Amino acid sequence: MGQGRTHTRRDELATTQPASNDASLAPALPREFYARATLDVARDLLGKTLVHRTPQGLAAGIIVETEGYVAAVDPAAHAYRGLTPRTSVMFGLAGYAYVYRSYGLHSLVNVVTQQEGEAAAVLLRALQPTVGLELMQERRGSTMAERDLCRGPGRLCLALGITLDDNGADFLGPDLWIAETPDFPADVPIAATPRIGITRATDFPWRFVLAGNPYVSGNRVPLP
DNA sequence: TTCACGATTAGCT
DNA sequence: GCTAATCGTGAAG
Repeated sequence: MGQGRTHTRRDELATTQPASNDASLAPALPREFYARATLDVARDLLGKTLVHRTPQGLAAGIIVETEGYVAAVDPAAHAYRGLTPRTSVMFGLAGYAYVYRSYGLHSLVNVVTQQEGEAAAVLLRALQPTVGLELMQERRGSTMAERDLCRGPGRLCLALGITLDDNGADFLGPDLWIAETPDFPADVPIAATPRIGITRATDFPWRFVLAGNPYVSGNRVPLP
């Protein structure tokens, strides 16, 4: 591996510069953005743009729904019972991707937060598609309504082409990153609600949504 | 090695 | 509204 290829200044730039390869897209958020309290990151990610580049092309959308998971105090977090091979990424450096399979079918993507050794992450649950609509339709099926392309954590991964292979990928690029959304209004109201689809710690209001946004999932009826 | 189950979705009733 | 689909993970043996 790595044979026959000379290390160049261009390579250095590729690894040290924020990913911003498209003129229309802002650079990746810095790692410090993620190395903070998980719930702050979960809130602040709303309205940012998630981008994934694959050989098929570029796809992106505005994050409209997130959930926080903090293993130290959160029985619903995968890493609550300690370090395992699966959850090792959650214990690592902030800004990396924790991708896992749910119900044997779906891939779900998280951004690792806080300091190394503190297992915590933010689950990305829904996007408002903005770039690569055709590619998403290709991946999701041409009959899929635009509103449903990324409405749900498994759907979001399908539409953007995020798979288990992306577990451990860096959200600082070059192929996966989160950036500011140009001209995104600063005064959009945010709502906090209980998390969805979990059986423990169901009363933690650690799910955050852009209030009233039609691309938010959460149609599921809360447990009585 | 075996087994129960889940941070879900799609398709049917 | 209800449930089948489907498999990696982790705990138990």
